[in-house]
Amino acid sequence: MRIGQLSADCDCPVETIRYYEKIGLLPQAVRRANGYRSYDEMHRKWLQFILRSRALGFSQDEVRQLTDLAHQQRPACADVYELLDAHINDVQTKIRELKRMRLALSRLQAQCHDGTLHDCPVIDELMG
Amino acid sequence: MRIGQLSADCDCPVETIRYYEKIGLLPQAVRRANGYRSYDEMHRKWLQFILRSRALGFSQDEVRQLTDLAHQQRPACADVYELLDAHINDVQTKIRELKRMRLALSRLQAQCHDGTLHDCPVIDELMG
DNA sequence: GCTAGACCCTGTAGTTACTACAAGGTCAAG
DNA sequence: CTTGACCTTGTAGTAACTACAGGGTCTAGC
Ligand SMILES: [Zn+2]
Ligand SMILES: [Zn+2]
Ligand SMILES: [Zn+2]
Ligand SMILES: [Zn+2]
Repeated sequence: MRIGQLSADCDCPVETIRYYEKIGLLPQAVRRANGYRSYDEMHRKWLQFILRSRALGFSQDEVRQLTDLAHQQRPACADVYELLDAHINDVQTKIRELKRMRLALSRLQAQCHDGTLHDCPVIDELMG
Repeated sequence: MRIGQLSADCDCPVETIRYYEKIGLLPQAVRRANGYRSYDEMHRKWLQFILRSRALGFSQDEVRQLTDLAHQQRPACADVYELLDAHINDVQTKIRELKRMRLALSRLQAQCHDGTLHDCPVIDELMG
């Protein structure tokens, strides 16, 4: 299949597919006589692997480690577990940070009293 | 004061200060005869305003809107409130997304059973 | 007087993970 | 034979900085 078909199948922009190939995440496509990229089921699987990993928030570097593991005939469970653990930690850290922000923002917003005040204290608060 | 002093005072890298000036977030520094930037209390206040806003997760564009409001002699409370509201929504959306990931990741990791399996099912799961 | 070191300047390139062209080649249908 | 959909490459843009390279300035010590 050509790149447009793969793009439609995986709901992934054509440019992104080319980009993944360029940075070496996706294996090189076979080229037809006219220069068009040609894909098979194997490529589709890899692309979906990448897309699923990205949807779970794995960074490109982490996805590369995952694909490296997946390329082995018998990926070590401990390695995968560790990778997951580290990334769950990444996600947890981000959640904590965002919750901290949300709390601070809510407190700030409460000073506004529904935006009905004539002199907003939030700006003063931010100026310190 | 010179840029190094401001940097130390606000715990903000020198490059970031120059960057904020370049993109017009921070008002231009006065230049001395030798070309060095010179700052006063007013600059320090603005920089802290920016840094506090960034720490609350406001984007550069949102910070620009905040500074625009702060520049007015009587910022409208409703405008500030609205800006806060929109950003709290941004943060909330990110939190939800990350929680979704965390749940999916935990489920995936549970299939590993402490990484003691000989054949890791996670890779298969990601391949689809 | 001279030099070492700390500080400052500009401008450019790198980061992450794409996205959006511009300028051109290929192919099937009408 | 031309229109339009598809494909190619390469470059530049996004957010929000960060890291130099290559230079100028100033102060302290010898
Ligand atoms: Zn496993
Ligand atoms: Zn991660
Ligand atoms: Zn208010
Ligand atoms: Zn926001």
